[in-house]
Amino acid sequence: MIKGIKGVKDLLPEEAPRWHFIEESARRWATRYGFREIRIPIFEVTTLFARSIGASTDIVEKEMYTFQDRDGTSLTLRPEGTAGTVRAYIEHNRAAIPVPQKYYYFGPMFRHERPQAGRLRQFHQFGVESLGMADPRADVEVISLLWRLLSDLGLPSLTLEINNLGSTSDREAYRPRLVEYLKIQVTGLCTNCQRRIETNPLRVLDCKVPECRARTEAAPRLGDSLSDAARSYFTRVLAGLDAIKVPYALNHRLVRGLDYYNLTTFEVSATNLGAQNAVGAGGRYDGLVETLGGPQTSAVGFALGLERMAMLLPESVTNSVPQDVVVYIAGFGSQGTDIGFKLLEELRISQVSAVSDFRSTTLKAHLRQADRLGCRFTLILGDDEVVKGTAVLRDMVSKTQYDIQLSSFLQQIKPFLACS
RNA sequence: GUGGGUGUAGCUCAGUUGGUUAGAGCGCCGGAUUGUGGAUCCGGAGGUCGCGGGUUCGAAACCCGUCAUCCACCCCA
Repeated sequence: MIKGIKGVKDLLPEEAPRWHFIEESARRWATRYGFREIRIPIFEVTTLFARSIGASTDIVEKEMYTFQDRDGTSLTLRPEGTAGTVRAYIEHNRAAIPVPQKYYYFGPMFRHERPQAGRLRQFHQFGVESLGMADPRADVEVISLLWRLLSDLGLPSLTLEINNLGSTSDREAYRPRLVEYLKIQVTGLCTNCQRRIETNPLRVLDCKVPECRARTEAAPRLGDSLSDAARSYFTRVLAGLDAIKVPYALNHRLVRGLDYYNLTTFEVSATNLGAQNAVGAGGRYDGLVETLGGPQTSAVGFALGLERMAMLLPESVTNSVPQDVVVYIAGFGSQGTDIGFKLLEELRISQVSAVSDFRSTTLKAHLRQADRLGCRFTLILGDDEVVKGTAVLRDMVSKTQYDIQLSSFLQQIKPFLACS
């Protein structure tokens, strides 16, 4: 048996309503905030991701699905959505458009990681990118959209954490101070963190090992190394969140894994989601457009993990989905079978959802299938009825049956369907 | 890439210190009802015990390997 690829899941019809519910909410909220959908390719040239995400990040170093095109060009299945969106923004000269460019997208992302709870090799994100506004209100607007969407879905026990990463130069000034401190504490840190001191010292602050957390409690803080500009910008973001009553918690340890973030960074996490508890995250990325060859452009955005949202979504949401097929055609016998098949088509053309199981040859079998499919009505049509020029419409709930004249089939059946 | 758990019927799982024909519940099919679904009763079908070796008179069980899957590390949505 040929099986699906490790870490790549099928979404079966039973689960589709949950996803529709999430996607419709996301669309509705994004539209309310003035974001418009953008659809970008699932693969791009490899250098786009290497340059934007950062050459030394885990994503680029070991998690990308990269392959050669026929002419030798290196292509990569997108591991995230921001890079492609920014590429499209530059390529289509969207900076020349006088209104802010605010986009949202849905789609699969690909990272070659070991699968676990809430982590897949092909997973799906909903993301937004707000391009062109260097104003704290743009950050607030994006965070607010994120929070309102998640609240609207009724996802339980979420917390929004926020931090100020400052500018690139702020971090460059801070880094040696942190490294100096960590080297003194080195023996008390876990082996991972000992390695991180060289590779990614900011990550040590985000380590989950209690010993490491204790050792870094007294470490110099990035917040103390920030420029006045970065500091005041962040203050205004927080004031904006306060003004519109979006609840947040400051977390000076919060670090993002992608290189392009600066200033505002944030993450929404959930309890009861396993070890991978981040539902959505994002931040400001003012330098990225320029890095990729576009004009200097301020930008802020976030991405949400749809699988993780689906895991958190209460069961009740799926149960409230209305039945979508209403009529079952039970045509049997030599003539009933043929006429039933024609009536099936007639109903569909006149906008009625109708089904039949062509394997069933007896009335009993037909009714059983009608029941399983949850159809409200069954149209019974055997040779006896054909001879009389009628059919029997059975209400599956009340069990009452009505004779329908085949000569005016649609006119007679419509009133029953309307009041169901 | 590293570690741990789990692989037995369509699904969820039993299976005694290794013992002869591998079970249950649910589901499925049929009958009771020659043209009336769900409920009930009766009957039936369905299994390379993940795969490959090994130990043994005998392996679903023990050993080795391998694959799949889940969880965790790492990292992230």
